[in-house]
Amino acid sequence: MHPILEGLNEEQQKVVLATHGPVLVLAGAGSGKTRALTHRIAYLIEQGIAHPQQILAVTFTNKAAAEMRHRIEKLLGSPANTPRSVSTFHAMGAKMLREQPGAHGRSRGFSILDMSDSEKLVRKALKDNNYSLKEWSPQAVRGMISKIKHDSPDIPDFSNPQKPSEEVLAKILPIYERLLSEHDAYDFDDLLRIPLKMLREVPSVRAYYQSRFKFVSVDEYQDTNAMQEEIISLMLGPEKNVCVVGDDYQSIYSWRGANVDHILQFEQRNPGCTTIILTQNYRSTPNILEAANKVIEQNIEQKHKKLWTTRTSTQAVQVRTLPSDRGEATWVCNQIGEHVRSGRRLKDCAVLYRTNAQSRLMEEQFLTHRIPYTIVGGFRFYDRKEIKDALALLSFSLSLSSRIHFERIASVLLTRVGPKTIDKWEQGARNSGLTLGIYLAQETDRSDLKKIIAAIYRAKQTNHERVSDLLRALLTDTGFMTALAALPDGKERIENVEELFNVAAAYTTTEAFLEDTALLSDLDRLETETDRVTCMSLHASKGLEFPLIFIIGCEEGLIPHGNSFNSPSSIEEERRLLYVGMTRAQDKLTITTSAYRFMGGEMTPQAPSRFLSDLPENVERSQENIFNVQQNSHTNSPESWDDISDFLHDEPTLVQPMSGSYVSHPQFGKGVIIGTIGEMLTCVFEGHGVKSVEATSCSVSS
DNA sequence: GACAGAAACGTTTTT
DNA sequence: CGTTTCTGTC
Ligand SMILES: Nc1ncnc2c1ncn2[C@@H]1O[C@H](COP(=O)(O)OP(=O)(O)OP(=O)(O)O)[C@@H](O)[C@H]1O
Repeated sequence: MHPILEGLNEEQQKVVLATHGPVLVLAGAGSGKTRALTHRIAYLIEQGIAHPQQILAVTFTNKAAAEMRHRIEKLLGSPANTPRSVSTFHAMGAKMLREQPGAHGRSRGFSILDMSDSEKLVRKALKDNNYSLKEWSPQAVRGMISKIKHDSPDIPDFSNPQKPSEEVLAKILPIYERLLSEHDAYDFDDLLRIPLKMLREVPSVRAYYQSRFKFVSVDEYQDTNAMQEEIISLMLGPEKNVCVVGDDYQSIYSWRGANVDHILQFEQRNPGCTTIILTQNYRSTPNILEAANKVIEQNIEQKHKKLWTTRTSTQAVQVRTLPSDRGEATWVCNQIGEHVRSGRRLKDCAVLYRTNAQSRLMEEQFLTHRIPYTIVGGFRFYDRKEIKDALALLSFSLSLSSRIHFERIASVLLTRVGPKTIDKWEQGARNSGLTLGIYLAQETDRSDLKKIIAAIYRAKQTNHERVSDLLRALLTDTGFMTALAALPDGKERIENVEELFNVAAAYTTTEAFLEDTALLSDLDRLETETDRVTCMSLHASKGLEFPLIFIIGCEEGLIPHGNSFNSPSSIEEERRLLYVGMTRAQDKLTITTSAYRFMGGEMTPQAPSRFLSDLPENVERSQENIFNVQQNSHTNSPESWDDISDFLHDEPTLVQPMSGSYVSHPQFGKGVIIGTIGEMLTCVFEGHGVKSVEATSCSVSS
């Protein structure tokens, strides 16, 4: 047998060997879809069927992309033959836009605005047009704009508004787009929208990508939206070598425009399609599989698939009802303590929840129980104020014109300068036909501003080998570091900026560095090597696996979420969400509900989730002093808790690979760790960008 | 324009 | 209840 086919079952081997034409892999959770796809790509290259440059592979997260690239490299044993184009749709879009300047309305060095930056532009557009920010919250309007922009590549003009909201959009949307253009920037949605427009409207661009990518694959295809589907179809040449992989049970992003029909109708839309169904689950115990299946089988609009396993563990799925939300968090801590005492590691445990707000109580209890933990999601490292300010300075040094970046700089480094003053300067710049930076360099007589501009010019003229050198020079010379140090929590902020230097050390171009800081999510920085409990939303858990899973807050109103009550299809999506969470568990699944939950200022009685009544008979149900609600205040010393620190595996004395550490790799040279998975490190290497490498293959220093 | 103290407000999910 | 946004003063 071919070595790449080893470790695959018969059906998975079919996925690998069906090299040409459209291929659909539809299969339930943990059936080895991603593994089959990875081996398929390695096989195509190893057999010489495809050149590495002809491979395009799209994944759902940057982390999944890095992991897939690493696995392919390991299978091939050759970094040189590892395909470069393994990325998310958004990262791919950004790359296309940089490759095709001139085919769209921005420069090669355009910047990417994250949600909070684009919300700032919306706020400005609303304010300048005298809309009440109370009535039209920038956040909500940004949401509406985003919805419109991921619906279609062409923005409707709302010339005939039907609703008040459309009236606002008719006014605001063109202004928002103009502001984006003035900033030489794209928002997240544009990273899909503009590449699609190019593929649709510019024949030479379409021809280029069609001849370049001869073998295309997409993981998690059930969560693609209409634009993503069209981008893929326009990239395919007449031979249509495309492999899509997914599970309609796990379609959980319809609120973001994803449409499960793309996978369900793939067969009809692609005549001659080879369809492969994987049915063996390699992840979970029979009890977990049965429970998950009982939950999902209640959905009407699914293509039902049953999974089987050869695992024999009889460990029961547990459902526990607790008196209060805080009691729930405490109980989970105690359970984790039990597991650790019986030999499990903290990193084997994950706590999943429907809303990020639920992480707060877990965090509080982990702290009082002295259990190391990490919370994934919500706030990104790159969203911290000091980091955004530092990046704004770097970004402005490139463009010398971007107003939102200048505003940030001004708020940190200049006193008595707010929107009014900047308006004035911007107007002055416009009148003299100069960019803001050049205008200020010539006109200002403020010494603080002169100092900043001079520092920027000096930094630009010096030849910095690494982005970190440039960034450090900028932040030091402008007085940014001094200003940070003067803040009450200055020490911590300086530490964060130091970590930013570490990451920047791996880049040689500022544009590439800024692009990654915009595109990398919190999840992409997840470390699974340090011994900590991981907490995240059910959405964020898609594609991951842990031996021990706790799903907390399984109550009506949370899952299914209150906002989904009025729509049967939303309820079905909530059910799929629970299915996704349950199927992350390898060995033991524990579900908790709380009888009372602190909401809106008072303890509110909660009903258990309707989904729990579909669980099979063999789940272990228990509850504990449900009426013992009064004890819901926070204390710093948990009662009857034996500290587990003796059981925690202290990390070895040699340097522990962790985020921010420097690595040195035989192939890629010097780099910095941004995350770890098992024995693998996700690193950024000088001149090579984000890569996954084995911890044993490189040396680590702090 | 900056800051501190007061009021409102709130609970989806994220590339 | 805890966090974010607003308001009034300097
Ligand atoms: N043929 C196989 N033999 C042994 N283990 C396998 C096999 N195929 C996959 N696995 C293991 O099963 C687990 C799930 O695989 P994978 O992540 O590829 O599944 P998936 O179908 O993509 O899952 P999900 O849809 O839940 O994300 C992994 O731990 C993987 O290593």
